[in-house]
Amino acid sequence: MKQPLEDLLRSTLKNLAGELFPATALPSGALLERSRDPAHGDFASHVALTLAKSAGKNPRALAQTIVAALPQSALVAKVEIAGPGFINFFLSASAYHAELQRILQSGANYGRNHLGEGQTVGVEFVSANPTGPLHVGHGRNAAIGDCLSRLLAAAGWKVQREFYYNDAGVQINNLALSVQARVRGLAPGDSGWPEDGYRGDYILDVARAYLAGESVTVQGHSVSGARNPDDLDAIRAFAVTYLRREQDLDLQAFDVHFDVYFLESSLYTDGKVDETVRQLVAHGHTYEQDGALWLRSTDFGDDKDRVMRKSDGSYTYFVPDVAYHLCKWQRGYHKAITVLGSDHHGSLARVRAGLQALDCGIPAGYPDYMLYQMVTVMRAGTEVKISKRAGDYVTLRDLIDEVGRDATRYFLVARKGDSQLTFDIDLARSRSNENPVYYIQYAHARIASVFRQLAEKGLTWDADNGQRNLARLTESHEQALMVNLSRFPELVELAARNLEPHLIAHYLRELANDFHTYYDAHTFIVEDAALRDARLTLVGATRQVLQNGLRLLGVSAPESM
RNA sequence: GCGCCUGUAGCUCAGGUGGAUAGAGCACCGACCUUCUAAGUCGGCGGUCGCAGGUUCGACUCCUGCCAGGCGCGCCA
Repeated sequence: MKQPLEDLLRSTLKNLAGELFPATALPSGALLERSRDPAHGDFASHVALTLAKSAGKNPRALAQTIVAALPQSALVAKVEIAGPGFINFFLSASAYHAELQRILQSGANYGRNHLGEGQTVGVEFVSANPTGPLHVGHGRNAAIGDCLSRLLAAAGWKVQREFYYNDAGVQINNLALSVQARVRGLAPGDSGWPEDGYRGDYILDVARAYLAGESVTVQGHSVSGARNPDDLDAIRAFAVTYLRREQDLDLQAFDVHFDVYFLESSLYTDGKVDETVRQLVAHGHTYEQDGALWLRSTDFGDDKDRVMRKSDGSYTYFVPDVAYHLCKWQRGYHKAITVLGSDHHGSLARVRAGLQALDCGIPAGYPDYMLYQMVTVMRAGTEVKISKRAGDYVTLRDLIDEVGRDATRYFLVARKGDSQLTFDIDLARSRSNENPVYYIQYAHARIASVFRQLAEKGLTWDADNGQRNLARLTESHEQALMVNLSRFPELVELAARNLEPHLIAHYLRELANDFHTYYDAHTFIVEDAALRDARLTLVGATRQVLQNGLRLLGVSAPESM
């Protein structure tokens, strides 16, 4: 709804450019914004204020000229100039009626756009080390990554969800030693227990399964416990597979699924790490010092040079990271997004620097990152500590079991990534009006109930009749609802463009509020068939948008509660 | 010390790339179920947008400097 109006205004301004103001002064960004105050119409433009100086006219006079040049449009009922030079657009009732029709005709597709133009974007998220169950922080990552993927898909991208397993590093060795210690009957604190070993009880579970010769399968890959306490390689392979399966089950419970599982170890076996190092050396961006090989990453915006190959001959972690991102690029992900906890913020610059140093045409900002801050968990007013090695922490599975998948997803995605998140278990559990998830779902359930009541009364909704009688929707509640429904596509676009899934969560809260207000103020199933069908058309459109929005969050839209 | 992020109502948070009188929810006070689910609605209370400067027609938004908190600054990942 906004776009056609924006186009109208822009083309008008282009016609005026050159005479009134230099064409270069025309802002490339948005010309319109939603008015806050209904008295200011539906959309407002401050373009006259922006252009006043370069036009050498006062803003109100400039606004006059612009308004006079605007062509007639069925969308617009009235245009006013207000305040210092705002141009306020009042949309026609028929514009909103057409939008309701669009919602019902588009159905699940309403709100989609073509920003991505069908190009591929790789969204990497979770990427937890297979060294233990997923905790709440991974949950935030999973909720953001999945919601982002849904948003980008809605914005016309071809999305590949990808999980990167760090299955080749020091932590994995630590895991293997911890399991081996448990296999030998040691407990944390005993002499012989590995330093910095993983202390959680789940390590004992892995050890027992290994000794019992259990067979575990994940993503088509099977390993059986070899029972031999001395075979560290066998223990490592078993432990990794076992814990990958555990994580996989957690993610399934969260309704998060991936298209690609990428193993760090494959970068070594396929020679991609060596190849990456060769290229970096060949392009002259490396040097040897103190027995180590360094990348001159300061040439590419990093704040210090980084060791690539340690003096013991092994690579530092960021080398496979660079190889991995090169691989993403080569696989055709010309846009890539990594969802990452901001505690890893420091690694961005060196990965990007490494990619630039390859001189292979990867653009400077590659890849994009969506960073999020830490999660703390509160229960009964006190903080629950999250420490994997101490073994005392809230797993994602615990949360899902305790508060439900819908509430968990909503709470983890409803906050801006920039700010720290406190997950209040008691609030998320509560089935009360404090809980926004239920508030939104309740709106949907109420609508479903309305249509059930309709059937029970032996009536049906004549959508065509409703469409013909939308002029009957004159109540302020109906106006407000129509306005907010029409905002949905703008929100999807904005959230996808800025990688801000929380906008959808907040929008749905507002939309649900508009509906509940309307529901309490007016009866939908009335005698007058024309009015009844018109109201049901509005309510049906609301149901559709609630469904579409909840789907973007991966939260269910129940028929009854 | 340096880098990134945060600071908005008592609490939890929004605030579409500088716009008109700063918004929700919870909490608190007071109303509303013979009516499509009260998991709801309506009203009231509540603010020097961390502080101080600057940029301009105009700043919660941009710049600088402080204050407070979080994260990061390894030949760890």
